[in-house]
Amino acid sequence: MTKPKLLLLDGNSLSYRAFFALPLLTNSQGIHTNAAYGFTMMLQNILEEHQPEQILVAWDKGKVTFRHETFKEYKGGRQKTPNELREQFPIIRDILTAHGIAQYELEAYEADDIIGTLANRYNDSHEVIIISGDKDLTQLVTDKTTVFITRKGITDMEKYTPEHVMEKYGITPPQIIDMKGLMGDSSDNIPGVPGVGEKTALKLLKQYETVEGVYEHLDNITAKKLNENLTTYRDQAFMSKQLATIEVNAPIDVPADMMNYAGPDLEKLREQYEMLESKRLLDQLKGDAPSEMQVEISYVTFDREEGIVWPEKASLHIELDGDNYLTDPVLVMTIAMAEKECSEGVYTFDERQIAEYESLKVWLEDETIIKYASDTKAIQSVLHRYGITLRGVQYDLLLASYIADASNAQKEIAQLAEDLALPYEVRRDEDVYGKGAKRQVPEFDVYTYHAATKAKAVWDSVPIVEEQLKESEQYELFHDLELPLASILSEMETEGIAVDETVLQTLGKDLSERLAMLESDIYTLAGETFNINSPKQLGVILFEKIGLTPIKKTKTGYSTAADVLEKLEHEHEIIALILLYRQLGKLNSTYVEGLQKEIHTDGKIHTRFQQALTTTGRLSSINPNLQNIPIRLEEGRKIREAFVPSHEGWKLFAADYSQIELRVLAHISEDEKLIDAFQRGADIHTETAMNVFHVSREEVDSNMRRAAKAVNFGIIYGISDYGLSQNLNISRPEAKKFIDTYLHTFEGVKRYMDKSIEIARKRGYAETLMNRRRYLPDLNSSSFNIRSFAERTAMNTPIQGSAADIIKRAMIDMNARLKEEGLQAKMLLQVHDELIFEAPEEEIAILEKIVPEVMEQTIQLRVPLKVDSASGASWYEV
DNA sequence: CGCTCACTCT
DNA sequence: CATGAGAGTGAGCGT
Repeated sequence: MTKPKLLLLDGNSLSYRAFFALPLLTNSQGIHTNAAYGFTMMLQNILEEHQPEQILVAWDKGKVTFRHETFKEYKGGRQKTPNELREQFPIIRDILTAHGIAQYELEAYEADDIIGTLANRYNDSHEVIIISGDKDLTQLVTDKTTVFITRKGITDMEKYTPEHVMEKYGITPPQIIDMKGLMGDSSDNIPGVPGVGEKTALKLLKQYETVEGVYEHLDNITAKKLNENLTTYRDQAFMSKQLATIEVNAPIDVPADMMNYAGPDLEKLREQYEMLESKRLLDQLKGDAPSEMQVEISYVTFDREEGIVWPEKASLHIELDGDNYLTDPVLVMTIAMAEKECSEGVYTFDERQIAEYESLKVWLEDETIIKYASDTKAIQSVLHRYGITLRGVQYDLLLASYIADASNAQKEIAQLAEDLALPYEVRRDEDVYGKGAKRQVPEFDVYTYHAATKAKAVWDSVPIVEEQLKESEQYELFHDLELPLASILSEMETEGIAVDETVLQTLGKDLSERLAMLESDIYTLAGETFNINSPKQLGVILFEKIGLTPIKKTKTGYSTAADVLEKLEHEHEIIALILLYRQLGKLNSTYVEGLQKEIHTDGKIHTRFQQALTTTGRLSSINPNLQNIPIRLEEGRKIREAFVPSHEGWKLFAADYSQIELRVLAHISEDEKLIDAFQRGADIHTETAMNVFHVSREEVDSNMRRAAKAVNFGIIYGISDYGLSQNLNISRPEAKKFIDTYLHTFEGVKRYMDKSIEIARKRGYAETLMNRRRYLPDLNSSSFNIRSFAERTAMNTPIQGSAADIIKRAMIDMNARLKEEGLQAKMLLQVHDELIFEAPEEEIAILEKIVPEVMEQTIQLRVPLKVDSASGASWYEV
């Protein structure tokens, strides 16, 4: 006759596993439910699999246990149980009760001891099965007692029999205690013997069997340091062994029949499941099929490099503690691959392993190994820190999604995975880490699982997204433009640009003095002190106290925007001072002070280019933004003196496209007059002035040229007569006349305006020269404002976006050319129509030739592209 | 902490 | 009817 089965569960440990295996779910009352839900799922699996006659769940009781008498630091330094978990313990207990499952706890004992004692007591009469998340329990394994330890997630468990323990560690289950005695256990704060890890402990135990045996043969241990440590920490070793020993004779009063598994009370269970608001559990209760497939991702960690089988194709992800990949620390790297390469699907490597595993470096640097990732620029930059050059990248989820639809800008993998309907959840970073002040890194298993799901999602997305891009004829844009550009941008960001901090400090001193003087002058004129930087307070002073005419309102009060104040300049002398104060204040706070904060220890500023953000395909620059360094006004332009070459004898070199957007407009509109003007090499603003004002070249004065320039810009952006009138400070009919005359003269442009809107409405998107798309559903909006905005976008996006395409291609060509020519010159920055380099002085002459050549020849339009260049000792001079 | 406003650039 | 495309940062302020 077979013996009855007794199941012993470690309540605390399994609750922990459930809690950390699942995202932090809450029900509609705001009560956290993830641990309760996960525990329930575990329980169902366990009951299903083992069909026990008897079952008991043991709980820890009391912060202080009998072990603390031996060692008062036992379990010291442990993180407090999170409140989100603590509040779920009563729920879990109620669910167990509803299941008809016995529970037991005993003052000053841990769940381990209860389990150990009962296992010991019923070892002969029952088939004992222990389930926990704590490997310590494996010491209880016998021929008749089997221990299951959770591995990953909530269903995957490792079965420990005496054979398995021997196979895995080469020792018997009771020797697990001796192993702990020697190596200690950091999670329980058991010290062990310093310098002895798992390997040494196992070696010693295979030879001398027990801790006692080791010390009896201390003289035979020749390794000097090891012998020394064993001798010094003899007492600590024996104490550690004692601490690690599970009590198997605890004073436990559990009658055998109390543990009989009676089966659940369905009504009570339903109440509990309703509280959890789990449709899946409720459906199950009704006997229905589960409502949704849920897949757990599993992963493998390694404790040594030898024997790792490296896949031929894989996706990779690096999880960081923070959002700046140039500076923030690495948490873990995950690599997902085909199931035929590894049944678990995902490898994980911690920071040390990335730095040390030579085979990993070789694999990452092997161009023939195909890699997929999301935000490869970030990954390449991070790996660069470890001296690793990432090669073989063929896919980037972030970039691909952005190309497919620019409204996917900077989306997290979590969101992209959801959009692609992948059959498992990728959590949002905010849910894993919290945000703002509450942000904190969870435990290893949590972020590693999180990172594993990301790598898996990238892997699973490849066929779907690649197909999508090919379908929309954007694969080339993605694979041949954006992907190689990502790598170049990574190099530029990593290189950084050198900054002379003393220039900024001098400017700062000067600005502070001028600001102080302006401040007191403004207070004198206002007759009181107030915060000039507060638009609200300033509004009161200008429009109520002084009584100036409010021209424009914002939703919060009077507008004090510069264009408003400029119109009031003649009304009061305070206006000019305020405008200057705000300009200089901006220089000081954002540029002088802000930039100094961004200087790294290498004396350089390392901006990051956002490649998957703008709706038109332009890049943007953050931390800091180096695409808006002042130039228009002399005071601000001086900031550029701080940007210098990084080596003695080097210079900065800058090359910018002249009128690239108007040239693109000429190309796509096929306007004859515009094309002709560019082909003749004419000054386009003067040319426009001649046409709009009906005058000869000689008659165009600076005012006319300025107006024509504003019209040209307005045309690109889809300006209205009102807008132009505001801009040029002229009457609305005058502005209207300018625009009408312009469109009459450049009739191809007029045709383009109409056609671009029509085509975009028909297709649903506007498109650039290199097939970049911007979807414009608002073209059909019934709101005039929203529709008008979309119409201007339909006109502007092909212009701005094509210009962005062109300079991106030029960057790729330029990078290749620098390599070909074997130059030391480095590309450092891109500012929309401009590229900034640094180079040894002797290379400047070469750059003057090849940079304009490459930029001009990167694409053939109906008009020539023109590039101007300059070099100098600072950015100010170029 | 998030929004608004102001300033900076192409 | 409201009124020029695309961006980022910092100060003030209300919650």
